[in-house]
Amino acid sequence: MTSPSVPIPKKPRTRYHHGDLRRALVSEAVRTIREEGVDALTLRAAGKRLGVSQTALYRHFPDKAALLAAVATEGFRMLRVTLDEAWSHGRGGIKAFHAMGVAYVRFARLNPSHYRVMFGGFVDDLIAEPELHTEASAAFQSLVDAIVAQQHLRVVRHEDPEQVARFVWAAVHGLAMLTIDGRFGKHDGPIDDLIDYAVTRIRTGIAAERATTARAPRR
Amino acid sequence: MTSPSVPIPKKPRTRYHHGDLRRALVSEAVRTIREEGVDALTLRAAGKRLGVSQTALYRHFPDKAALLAAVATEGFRMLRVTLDEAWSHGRGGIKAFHAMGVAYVRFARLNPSHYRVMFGGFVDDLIAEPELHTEASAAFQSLVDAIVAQQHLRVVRHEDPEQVARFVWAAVHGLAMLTIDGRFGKHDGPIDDLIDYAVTRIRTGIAAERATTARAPRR
DNA sequence: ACCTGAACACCGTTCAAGT
DNA sequence: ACCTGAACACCGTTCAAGT
Repeated sequence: MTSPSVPIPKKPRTRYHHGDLRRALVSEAVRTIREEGVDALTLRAAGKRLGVSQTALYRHFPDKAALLAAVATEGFRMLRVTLDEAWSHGRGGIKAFHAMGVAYVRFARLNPSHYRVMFGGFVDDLIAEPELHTEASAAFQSLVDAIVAQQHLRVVRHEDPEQVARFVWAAVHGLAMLTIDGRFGKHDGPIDDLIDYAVTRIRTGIAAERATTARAPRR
Repeated sequence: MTSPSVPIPKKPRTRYHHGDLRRALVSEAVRTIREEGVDALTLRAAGKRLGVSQTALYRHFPDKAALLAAVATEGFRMLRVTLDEAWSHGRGGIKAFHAMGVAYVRFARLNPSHYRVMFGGFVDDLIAEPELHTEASAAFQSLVDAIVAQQHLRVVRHEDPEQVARFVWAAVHGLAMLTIDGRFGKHDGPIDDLIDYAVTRIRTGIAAERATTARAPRR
């Protein structure tokens, strides 16, 4: 993301305070959102913490929303990597798909700051952030690919894989959001049980009609 | 909500400007959020629009978050009514349950301002807002009741109805959020088709194992 | 009981100016 | 090419004071 667009300065020479203020700003934003919430992120505090002026951000981003978009872009790339690892680790079988669903929700739980920025409505102008759109599409494509593979194994319904993926995405996304928003209380039982149960219900919902148990299909 | 807690003044006498500034503030907040977004809601603008001072709100709410909590409370009551209507209109059958799911997402699409305040993370202190918690629980209970009824009809899996409800809620919530956030583009096909498809997949996911077609179950 | 108006401590953003 | 510092136009909230 940064390597093709931001040329490395030949000699940093420690001018002012930073060699890569852009990256430092994104890191600082993530740290602040994680520790103090997204409302606590102010350009003034971020600048002061990095030993830089309150307006230094404007040399690297058009505005504050662009900084949040960079956080979201990073989040989608992390999410894609997480999903791909879960999928390949299980060698693409049914258990791998289940692990992929669980991994999605776990990602949101481990990185609620990223996830909230990714889906919290802070970035409304997706057209103005092509990198964000690209990374988000790539993460979605990982899900579509997994579904196509499952269809070839005859364990998932033979319907438009993108439509199937939209349903699965909506279901795990809702689960992730409600979880990190604290909508499930302790009296609702262990959250891990709920996540495992929900992913199982999702798989049942998209399972091929006569392939509940692994069996050689006719034809 | 207001009738038991706010006694009607015996004679309004048009003191200052309003007889029910509290209700007017909630209405104005909903209007602003709907027309200009939640960020555009400022106490100063709301006061000016109602012909009242910028600090008049503090006679009726502890702070701005409490005003948003009131909007969310109203939203959950509207949602519950919507779900109950969809359920009773179909006389509690399988089609009624499907209609309930579709009605949930339609509510979010028709009232995105309410829905975003209900789930957008603006109200984090749920304990401090007992009315909000009560209304949210009531809406969830409508879903649980419908699932219990479906279990009695032997068309839904005989598992903890609250756990089943949490899954269904997560799925329709995710679908609603992604829809009102504009995550589904035009090239993804008609949004109504996606919603109908997703609700169908949810029903398949929670369907009783051997009751895909209506048939008298063996004892 | 309900509302005002000034004041306080913040914001994001702009812009002329510095190195 | 990158950063500063003052300034502008806003915020939510507090509080003494008004009716």
